[in-house]
Amino acid sequence: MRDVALRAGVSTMTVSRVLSDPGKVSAEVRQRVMAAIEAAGYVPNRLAGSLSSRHSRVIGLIVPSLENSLFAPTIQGISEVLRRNGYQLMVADCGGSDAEEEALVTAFLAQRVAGLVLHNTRHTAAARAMIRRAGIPVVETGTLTPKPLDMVVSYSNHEASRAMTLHLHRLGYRRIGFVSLPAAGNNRALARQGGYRAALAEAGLPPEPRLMLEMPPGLPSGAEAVVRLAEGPVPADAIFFAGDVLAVGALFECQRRGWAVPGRVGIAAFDNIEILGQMVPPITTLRLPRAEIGRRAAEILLDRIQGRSAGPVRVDLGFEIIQRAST
Amino acid sequence: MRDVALRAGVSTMTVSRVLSDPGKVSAEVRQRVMAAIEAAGYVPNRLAGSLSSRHSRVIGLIVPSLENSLFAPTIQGISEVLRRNGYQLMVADCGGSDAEEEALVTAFLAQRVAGLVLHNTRHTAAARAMIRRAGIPVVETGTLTPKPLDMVVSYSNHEASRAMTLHLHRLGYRRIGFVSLPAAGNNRALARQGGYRAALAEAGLPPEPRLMLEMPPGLPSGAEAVVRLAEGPVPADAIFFAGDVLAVGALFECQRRGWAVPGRVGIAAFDNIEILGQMVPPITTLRLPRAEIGRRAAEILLDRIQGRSAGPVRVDLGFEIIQRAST
DNA sequence: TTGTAAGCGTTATCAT
DNA sequence: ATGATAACGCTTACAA
Repeated sequence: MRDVALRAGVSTMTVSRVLSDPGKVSAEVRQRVMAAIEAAGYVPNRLAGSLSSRHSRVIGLIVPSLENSLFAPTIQGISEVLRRNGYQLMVADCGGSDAEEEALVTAFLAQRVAGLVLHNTRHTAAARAMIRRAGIPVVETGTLTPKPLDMVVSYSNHEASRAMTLHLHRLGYRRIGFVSLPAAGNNRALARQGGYRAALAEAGLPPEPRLMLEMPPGLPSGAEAVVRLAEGPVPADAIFFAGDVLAVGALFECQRRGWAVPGRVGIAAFDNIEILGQMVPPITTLRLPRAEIGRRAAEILLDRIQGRSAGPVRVDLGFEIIQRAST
Repeated sequence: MRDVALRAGVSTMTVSRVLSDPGKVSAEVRQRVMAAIEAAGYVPNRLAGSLSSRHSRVIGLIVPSLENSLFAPTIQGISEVLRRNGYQLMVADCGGSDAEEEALVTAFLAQRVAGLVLHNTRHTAAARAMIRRAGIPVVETGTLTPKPLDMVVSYSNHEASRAMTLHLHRLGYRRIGFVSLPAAGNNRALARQGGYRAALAEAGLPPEPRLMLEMPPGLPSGAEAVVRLAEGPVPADAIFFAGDVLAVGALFECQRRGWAVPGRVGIAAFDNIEILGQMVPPITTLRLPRAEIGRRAAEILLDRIQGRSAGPVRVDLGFEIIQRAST
C-alpha cells in the first residue's frame, strides 16, 4: 500500500479510503490511486485490515461431515449470501464429536471470525463459554433447539417426524416401523424419535420396540433394516426411514427381492433428495428447507454483525410432506 | 496476551514462546504461563500472528459447485489433512465461471492464504498473474492438465473415458453412445469427449455425431438422453454417461419404461458414487480417487509450504473400471 | 532462558 | 478532502 501511495503521490490513508469508501475522495485523486493500484498489482492485506479495524469478514461453519451431501445445499446457501456481501467462508467438519467441535471453535475464534454457524445443537461447556466471551453472533441450524446459544434457523425435527408418522397412520398403516441413525449424542435423531413416539401416542397405536431400529448411515443399512422390519416378529406394513439415504437402500433391496412397494411394505423417507422422486416407485418424503436454512442463517448473521438487528432470533422454516407412490 | 504476560509475571515474548515452541521455555515458567492462559481464557490472535510472521495457516479452495456431491469426498480429504496439520480451510464456489474464479482468487490472496487448491484447470490471465506474483503454491485437481499452473493431483479424464469406451467395445457393443455435460469452458468434459473419440478410432468404429449428446446436469437429463439415443436414428446398443448422475437418471427411466438393461441398452457411468452399485442392475462405472485427490493435494501443498519439496509435481492417481451387470 | 525493540500493513482518530 | 500518528497483537532479531 505504501508503494501505491508513493506512485499516486498521496498518503496511505487516501489509498485506504479509495478502497473502503471511495466517496470520501475527490474524483481526480481517486483516478490516480486506482491507476497506481492497477500498475502496482496491489492486493490489499485483509489480515492487517482486520487487525487494525478489529473486524473481520470471515464466517466460520462447522458441520458434522463434509462428505454427507445433505449439508451441501446449506453450505451452498451460506456461501451464496456471504459472497454477495463480500464475506469469506471457513469450513470444518467435526465428525459429530463435541470435543472436536470445541477445538474447531477455538481455531475459528483464533482466526477472529466475525460469526459462526454451527450445525450441531450440542456443545461442550468450554465451547459455549468461549463463544460467549468472544461476543460474536452464532447461528445453529441442525434443529429448532429449545435453548439456542444465540440464534437458530431450522425446522423442527420433532414436528416433521411426528407429521410424517401421522400421515402414514392416516393412509391406513398400523404397524409403522421407524429407522433412524444412532441417537446417542445426536439431537436431530433424538428429536425424530421423539416425534415418532408422540405421533403413535396421538394415533392410539401402542409403542412397539421391535418396530424401532437405529442404523449407521449408508445404503446397505437401509437394505438391512427393511428386511429386519418387514420379516421381523411384528412385520411392519410401512417403514419411516428418518435418516440419510436409508430409504433409498431399502427400496433397492425391495427391488432386488421383488417385493412390491407399497404392496408388501410402504416406504417413507425424511429428506427431499432428488433421487427419491425419480425412483420406481417414487418415495414419499418430507421437503426440508436445506438451502433456505443456509441463506437465512447467513443473512441473520450478517444482520447482527452489521448492527441491523439485536436480540434472540428463532426462525422456523417449516417442512412439507410429499406424498408419492411408495406409500 | 499482554494480560496473560502480566498474570504470569513474564514478558509477552515468553507467552508467545510457550505457545509456539514450549521447549524453549523452562518448565516452571511454562506452568505459570499455561495457568495464566487458562485463567484469562486467552485465545491467541492468528491475524496478528500471521501479519507479523508473514505466514498464514489458511488454505483456499475453489470448486465449481459446493452443491455437487462429487466434490464432497475431495473437500473432506483436504479438510482431513489440513486439520491434522493445524491448518484452516476457506472454500468458495465459482459456478464454473473463470471470471468468478478470478474474483475469488483475489479475495483469497487478500486473506493471505498460504496456498490454493483449484479444481478448475482453466483460469483467466489475470488470475494466473496474481497467483504467480503472490508466489504461493497451487494445486489443480480437476484433471491431469498438460500445462499446470504449478502442481497437479488428479487422474486423466481423457484416459478414463478412453478406457471405458474400449471396455464397452471389448464387451461387444458397436454403437456406443456418449453423453457428457456441456463441454464449452469445461476442460474435464472436453477431455472425456476426446477420450471417447480416441477410443472409437482405435476400435475402428466410425465417429457418429448422432450418438453424442451434451446434457445439463441432473437426473432428468439422463432420462431424456437414454430415450433420445436408444430410440434415435442410430439406436445405441450401449451408452456411456460421462457426467454427474446422468446414468442414474437413465436407469430409472429404463425401469419406468420396462426396458431391459443391458438387454435393450447397456449403461455405463463415470463415477463411483455409492448408489450405482446398489441399483438394479448395478451400473458399470469407473472408480475415481476422489478422496485421495483431496488428501494428496493437501499433502503436497503442505510439503511445499513447509519447504519439504520444490519444483513441479504431477501426481496421477489413476482410475479403475468396475464392470457390473448393466453392461 | 528471558527480555527489549522494531515492525508486519492496515485503519481510527484527530488535525489541517 | 487529505494527512500525520498511533494503535491493532503478535513475531523476528537481537541483546542480556
